[in-house]
Amino acid sequence: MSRDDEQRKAPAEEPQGGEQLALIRDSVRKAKVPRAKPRTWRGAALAKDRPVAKVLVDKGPVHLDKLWDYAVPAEMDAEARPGVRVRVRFGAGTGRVREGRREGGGLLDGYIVDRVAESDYRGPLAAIAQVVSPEPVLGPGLLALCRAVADRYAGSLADVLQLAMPKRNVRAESETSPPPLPPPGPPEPGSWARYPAGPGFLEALAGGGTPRAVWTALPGPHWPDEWAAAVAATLASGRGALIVVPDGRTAARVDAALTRALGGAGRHVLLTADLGPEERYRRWLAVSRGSVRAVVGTRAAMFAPVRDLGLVGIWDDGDQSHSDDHAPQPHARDVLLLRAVHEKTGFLLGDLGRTVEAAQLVENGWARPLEADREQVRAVAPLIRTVDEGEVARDAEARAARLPTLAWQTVREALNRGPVLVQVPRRGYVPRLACERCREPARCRHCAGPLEARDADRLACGWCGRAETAWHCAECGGARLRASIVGARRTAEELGRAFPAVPVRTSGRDHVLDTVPDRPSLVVSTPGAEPVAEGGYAAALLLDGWALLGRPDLRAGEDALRRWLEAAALVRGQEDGGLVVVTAEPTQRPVQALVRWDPAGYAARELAERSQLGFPPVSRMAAVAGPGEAVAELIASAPLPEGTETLGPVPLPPTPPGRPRRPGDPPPGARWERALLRVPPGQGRALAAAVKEAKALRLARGDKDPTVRVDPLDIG
DNA sequence: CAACTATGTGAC
DNA sequence: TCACATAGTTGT
Repeated sequence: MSRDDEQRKAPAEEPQGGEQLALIRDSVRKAKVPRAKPRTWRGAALAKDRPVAKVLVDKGPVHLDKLWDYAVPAEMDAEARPGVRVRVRFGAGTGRVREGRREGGGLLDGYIVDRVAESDYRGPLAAIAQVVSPEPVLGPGLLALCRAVADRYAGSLADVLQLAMPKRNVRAESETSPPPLPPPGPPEPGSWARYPAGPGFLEALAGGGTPRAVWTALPGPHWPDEWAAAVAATLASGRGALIVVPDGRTAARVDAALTRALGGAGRHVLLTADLGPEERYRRWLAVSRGSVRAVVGTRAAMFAPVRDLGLVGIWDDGDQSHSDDHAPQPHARDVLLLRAVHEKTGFLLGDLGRTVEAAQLVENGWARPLEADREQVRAVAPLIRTVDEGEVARDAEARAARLPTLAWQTVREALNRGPVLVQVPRRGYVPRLACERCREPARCRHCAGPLEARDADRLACGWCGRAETAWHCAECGGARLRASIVGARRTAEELGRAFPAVPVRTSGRDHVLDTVPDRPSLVVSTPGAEPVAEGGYAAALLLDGWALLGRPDLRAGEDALRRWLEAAALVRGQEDGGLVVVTAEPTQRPVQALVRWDPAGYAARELAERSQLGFPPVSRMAAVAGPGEAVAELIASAPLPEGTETLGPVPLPPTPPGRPRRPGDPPPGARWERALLRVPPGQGRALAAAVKEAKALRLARGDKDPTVRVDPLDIG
């Protein structure tokens, strides 16, 4: 078959008009085209006005992080507006047809970013194959945000778009969104009046200002309503608001508060993953179209294209779920920080505690602390008591329930007044079992991974999964491990026997209870799954504090305090008899911070210490993981900023079986190493840029490894 | 020096 | 990613 024959066949095989492009690719080769105006296909009519579309190709190799010019056929002129989804042919041999089949150069998804009159590209332009839908989903603001996130995290724009853009759904898109409601009036300060700067913050928002605050929320049930008031104030100024919370349960609580505050459901939407793709897209479109101006949602909502944003907010920024599992693993706090700066909005970071990152925002003056007076705190916080973890109860009943005397007495007394919360760390939450005698961590004899308690008395390696039946300490020869954690279920059983007259409920990973009634009951929960008690818990026990504090993680202390505060905040104030008993070493700083209910002080000290030691977030880091050679090459080729330190590389443990692989985890069977790059304060952007450049260079050669993680969380 | 494989580059 | 060009390598 001659080439001419092949070409003649092409249009018949491909119904899409755009395929005529195949005709010119062979006849007009790039090399033969002298410098000239952009040319396109032969004969076919192009859009009269601005016939060149700048297209962002969404999938495919990452170094395609640039815009490509495509011709806009006349018949697509009206629909091919900036922001719409398109399909384009891409790749060498585009559109060439042999034996009736297209060869190479598949159809790729993309977005039109802009329409221009001329192209810089000297060759013939291919035409847009198809406008997928006329809905402009990727506006300039969202695109700029995605770019900023990609840069900040040394990731590709395509990866970020994957996180930011919802999947298209035809039915949702074909519907019209309801017309926007007029802005509400400014809200009353309500419980914000408990914070000296609270009413002023609301007024600033309502008046069109952009206040920035780190808010240490008072314990108790009011914070969802306080979020709602902040949103209402922003709406009152004619602007939009976006609040990101860690999980669907919290989102539902804030959503309910918004419905109360805004007098109905028409002014805001809840955006969470469990809505399902269709409903999610429907709501996302309502936001994108400007029909709704206020959003509360989980992580992915951080990209929601709220029109004329006036406030971004995040609740509980220390929660791990704010950090995305997908490359480049952006953290909601930082994405919202970028939005606050780029879109010139107000910013509110709310938390019962305070992360070191939040403390840094306060310390460098970017945000103001929004806190209640000590007096106010004392009034609403429960009384906190510590009991030594080593204490063995004297009475037999307490011993049977494995409770220290004070804990036992507290439960018995409080059960007369209402529900009692018992927080038990998740089993397997402690990666580090240790020798009872010398505290040396118990390690696997095969791979040196940490041993974990699988059952009451079965041990297994957390890395390779091999069972250990006869452990003894490599240091001192001891054969006993420090008490392992008793899981929530077993604790519930034991407490049920000890208090037979009282119902015992559990809330944990699989069964998370939302609320419990205001009646005497025992509620055993793992951290983060605590149900809300309608009238507040009469008391709480925070058991096995050593387990939370003993994790081999830079954030162990901060995280333990966070989880304790979260549980303790559900307990009635001490004026109403609320009491919390925590079993932990009372000299430890997080424990003292809990007793004094002073998360801000704790975070400030922690920040100072990390600053001194050159730890994040003051110094910034990037983790580079991959095969040893690849790691070394990437680091060598990166134009790293002055003062960069390379820590490691060290061998990376295999991905624990059972856990889904995340970026940065070695593939099964592979031996990977990880190096940490550390830069002095102020060099974070330069570090990300350098690593991104080196990565792009390797990627152009087809090397996928290594993976890069900016601001790694899991540095021991 | 043809036939084959490794390496590199451009894609609109 | 993937086709294609080109440089480099082998074999007779």
